[in-house]
Amino acid sequence: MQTKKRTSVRKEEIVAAALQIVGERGVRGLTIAAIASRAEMSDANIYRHFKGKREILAALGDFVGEAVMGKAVRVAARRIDPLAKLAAIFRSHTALVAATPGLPRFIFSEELHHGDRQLAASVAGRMGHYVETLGGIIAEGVGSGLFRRDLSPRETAITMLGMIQFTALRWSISQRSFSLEREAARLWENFEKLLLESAAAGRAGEKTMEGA
Amino acid sequence: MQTKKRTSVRKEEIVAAALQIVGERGVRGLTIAAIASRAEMSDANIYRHFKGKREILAALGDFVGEAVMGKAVRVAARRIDPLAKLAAIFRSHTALVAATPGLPRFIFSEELHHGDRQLAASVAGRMGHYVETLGGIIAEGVGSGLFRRDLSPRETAITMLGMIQFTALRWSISQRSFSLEREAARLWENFEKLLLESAAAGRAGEKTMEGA
DNA sequence: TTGTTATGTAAATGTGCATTCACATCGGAG
DNA sequence: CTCCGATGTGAATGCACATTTACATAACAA
Repeated sequence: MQTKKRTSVRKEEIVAAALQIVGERGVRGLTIAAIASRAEMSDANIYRHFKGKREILAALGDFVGEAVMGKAVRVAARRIDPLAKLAAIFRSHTALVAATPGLPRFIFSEELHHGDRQLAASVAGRMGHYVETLGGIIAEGVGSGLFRRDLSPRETAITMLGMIQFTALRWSISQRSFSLEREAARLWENFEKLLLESAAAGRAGEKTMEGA
Repeated sequence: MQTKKRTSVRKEEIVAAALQIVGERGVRGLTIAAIASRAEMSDANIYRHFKGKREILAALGDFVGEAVMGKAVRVAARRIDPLAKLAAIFRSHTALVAATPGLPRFIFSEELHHGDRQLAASVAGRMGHYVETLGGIIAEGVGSGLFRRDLSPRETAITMLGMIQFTALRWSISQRSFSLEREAARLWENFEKLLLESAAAGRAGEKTMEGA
């Protein structure tokens, strides 16, 4: 009647199903029954592969943490200029959110941060690591003179991450009523300017948009 | 045995109790029983004053929306320079979050955005209004030449709001493990620089921090 | 083949929670 | 003072959900 699969396979199926459900029905809708139904197995079978719901949440946390951070760290190690690194990270983060709409909600959900101290700490740690990685890239840009000299790397990194997260949350909340890509493009274009010296200032503020 | 009070009074007590609970136990912990206990009344009595939980959530949404937006609009109308306006809004928003730790969680909670279409729309609308208000102030600063000429008002407003929200969420998630005020001060100091022309650029990049 | 283990399920169990019910009693209008 | 509507409560009620139980059966080694 049923096809049996190895538990490693089932775990992946369960995590994938859970991610879809969070995207569609939110973390509130992430019930064992919903996961089981989506992954085409019985509720009880979930417990053959995970000790309980908490363990599923932890697996989700690991998955998305690895997806976001892994990419950022790889980009940071490339031999391209800092602005290109930040742009790449921004783009890939945005793309990940677009592909996994449940992600922003999940990252900040109480289900994740309330029950499990260890899981909460792990996510917080990853977020701190992310900020450090971005901060490092920004410091690099400041040091090389590409970015404004007066930028504070850590605070600028937080500002950039806040811009991403806030937009992701707004998108999620609004039922994806706007184009995440378009909005992200606009935001990045503006943010990039903030990182660099003003073109106008280079010419000592003369002759820039006389009218307006 | 009990002192009876007018329903208008009870409504206020219930909203106040709910806000406290969200701050302490999150939106997940916001149960009718918890509210009733905190407001010192029976569970059933809650229903004398609110039709149901959804109506309580709506009242909370109105309350915090009014608190945040009301202040922002009043500040925007003052006769001070745009930078001072933004700083005042930033400070008051931060102070409100510090006084009402449940606020960031609540604003983005699924409980708020999932069940009730109308409530979700109302909150989204208020958020858009907030962005517009900030954007207006920034446009003012750009127009007067106080801010960088190349700022995009709306995108810069979203960036600023993202910075606030992300920090508020991190603070909430981390069990308030850092000083919100200190972090906010650092972020604002940096953001203010981003809005203005670089001091270094004014002098064409010469002689600024030779050592480093 | 046979036995063992991992994998699978339907049905029960128990809990937490929103909401309702049936029955008081306070406080003001007359 | 005397009602009556507004306010108050303990005890149901019912549902949604995580988890457990008791019982199959596929997969595979020997």
